[in-house]
Amino acid sequence: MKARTTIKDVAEAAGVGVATVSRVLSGGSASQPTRERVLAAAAELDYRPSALGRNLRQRRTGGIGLLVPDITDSFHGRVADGVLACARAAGEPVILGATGDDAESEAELIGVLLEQGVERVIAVPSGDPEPWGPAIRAGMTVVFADRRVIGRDNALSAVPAVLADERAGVRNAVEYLVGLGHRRIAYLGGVGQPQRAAAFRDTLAALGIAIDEELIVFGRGTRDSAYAAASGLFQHRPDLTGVIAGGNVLGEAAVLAARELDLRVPRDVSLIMFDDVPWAELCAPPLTVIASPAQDIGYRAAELVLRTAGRRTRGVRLPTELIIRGSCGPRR
Amino acid sequence: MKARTTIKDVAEAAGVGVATVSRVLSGGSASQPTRERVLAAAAELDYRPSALGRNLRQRRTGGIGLLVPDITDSFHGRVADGVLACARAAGEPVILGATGDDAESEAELIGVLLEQGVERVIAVPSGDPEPWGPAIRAGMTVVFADRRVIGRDNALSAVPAVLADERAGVRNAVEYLVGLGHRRIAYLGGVGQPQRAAAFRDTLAALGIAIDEELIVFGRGTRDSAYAAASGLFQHRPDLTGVIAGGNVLGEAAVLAARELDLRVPRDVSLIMFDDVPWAELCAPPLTVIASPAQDIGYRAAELVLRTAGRRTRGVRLPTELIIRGSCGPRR
DNA sequence: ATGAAAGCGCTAACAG
DNA sequence: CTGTTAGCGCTTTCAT
Repeated sequence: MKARTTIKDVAEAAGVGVATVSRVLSGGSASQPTRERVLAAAAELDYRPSALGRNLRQRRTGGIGLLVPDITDSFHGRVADGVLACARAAGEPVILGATGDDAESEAELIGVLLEQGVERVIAVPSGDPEPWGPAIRAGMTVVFADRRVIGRDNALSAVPAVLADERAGVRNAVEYLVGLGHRRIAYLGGVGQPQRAAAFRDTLAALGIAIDEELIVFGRGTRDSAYAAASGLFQHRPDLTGVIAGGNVLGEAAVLAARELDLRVPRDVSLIMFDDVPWAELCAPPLTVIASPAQDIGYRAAELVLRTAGRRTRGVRLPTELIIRGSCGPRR
Repeated sequence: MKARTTIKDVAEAAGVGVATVSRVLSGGSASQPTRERVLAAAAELDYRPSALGRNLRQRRTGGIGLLVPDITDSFHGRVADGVLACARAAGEPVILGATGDDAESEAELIGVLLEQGVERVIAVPSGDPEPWGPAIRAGMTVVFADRRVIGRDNALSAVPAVLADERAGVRNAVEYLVGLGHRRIAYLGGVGQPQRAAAFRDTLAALGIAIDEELIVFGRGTRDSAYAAASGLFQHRPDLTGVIAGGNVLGEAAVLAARELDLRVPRDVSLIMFDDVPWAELCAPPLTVIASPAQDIGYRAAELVLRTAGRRTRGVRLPTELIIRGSCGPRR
């Protein structure tokens, strides 16, 4: 790195003290002529105040940490995009980390953020409460996005979360399927979202349909694991007629596995997937989906983490929408 | 932010001077008993050295800046993933920014990085040389990924780049299409990748096929713009029989536009798309693609930007692969 | 082997 | 209105 232009250089060039430069640049009081000289000198030297110096002095680092399970997943990409949009408007840098839905990585990444002095974090958490202890204890302002962490520690319950109304999403999907005559409906979920599975069970119960635990299976986040889960499901239970996939990677796996086993969608099996990714429309048949406002979730989470300076806030719940396309049909 | 445990606290607790703590923690020399006391105190207090203090003192900020056009695009998501993987192994935080392929945003984001004292940047550049002047001048180590910036400034030409061999990719695709009998082949590109269009022209020329400029169109990165370009192309030139889309968003647009206009793939039009996204296989028909190693590109770029401490390096060129699936057929 | 002290670039008191 | 000064947390001479 080339020798940086410092505030001292500007002060000298403008023939004033450093404090004056600092004041002028942060909108403090200064006489018109001084202000002009300082501004001119700063422009001349192409001066940029060092965030390092400022942050150290103010004992607070700007910057937002963003932890997602997998930035490759288009849902998380959209969440990230929302966060970036909001952070950018606020001029805050965003430090990104991918946890792989693994508590240990998550803890490690939180450690990195702590070292960097980052005091605001947005996370799509892995679900394990463990990693968040240190963060809370250090006084970080954290906001969860899309998922929540449940733990006995009630500091965790106080963490605000921006969530999609997945219960309603699941309910709508199940009711839709049931309306089409389906009874043997499977849920293919990710380990990170137990609440969706819970909502699935509840809806079934409310509808008076027996819950068949064998029809509720989980993948571990990776494409391979999702495929294995989907394939296993179809093979063990050829009697199922409907599937709800709890995320786009799982949906993808379901489509692939069904195709591999020569199951026709929607003739042999009806499929609904969480998350309206662009390709849902390109799929054959186009996939009926439960759309979550991924980008909004990110944006709102960023708003929350920026506005909430210390004091506690309530979370936000955003609506989902069942977008009916061509992947569901009447039970045969 | 809660009052941080500082090196001073540790020093006091261990009954030594701060310098000693610093030494012990960075592996300097110290007597065995002292070392133990310090380590114990640090662990006891859950001490984490502040990157802020360290960086300020050492006048160098760790951390890697990562600028991509659109983190929502799965290609860039994979590039980012590669960067994260490498950065994480090095313990470096990654600051992410989305430029929207816009030179002005790019410049602004570079400014933010500069303020943060980030001295290493990986970018999938918008293509405009303008924003990079300040970065180079400030002595940033920059590495381009997937794209290069061409400008009269030869400082820019010295910036190493990790690229896919898109020329070979385009050539293989065109030759494949020509082998199937196609002659009126269109190229649907993104503004950020003029080199792909150039490669397209060159290949046509080498094959003795006249270049029809009307068949070479560009989208501006957004889905809407890509769709408009694709739709316009199909409508103005119903005589074309093959299309090469220069990226996954463009490919998506092509599929959608073709469907909208009742063009069958591959009966009416053969389609090849850059970038082997997961959904290419789910599409009907499955898409033939030119696969670029997105994740590798990111990883290698990160390696480069970390290893290259100041001195110049050569770039890297990674192979592409034509993956033949079902979206191309013989000319009718 | 270890401690004291000098800053890195900046802002916030405090004087003038 | 403006300059001087004291640190923020850390590493790094320089003595001891």
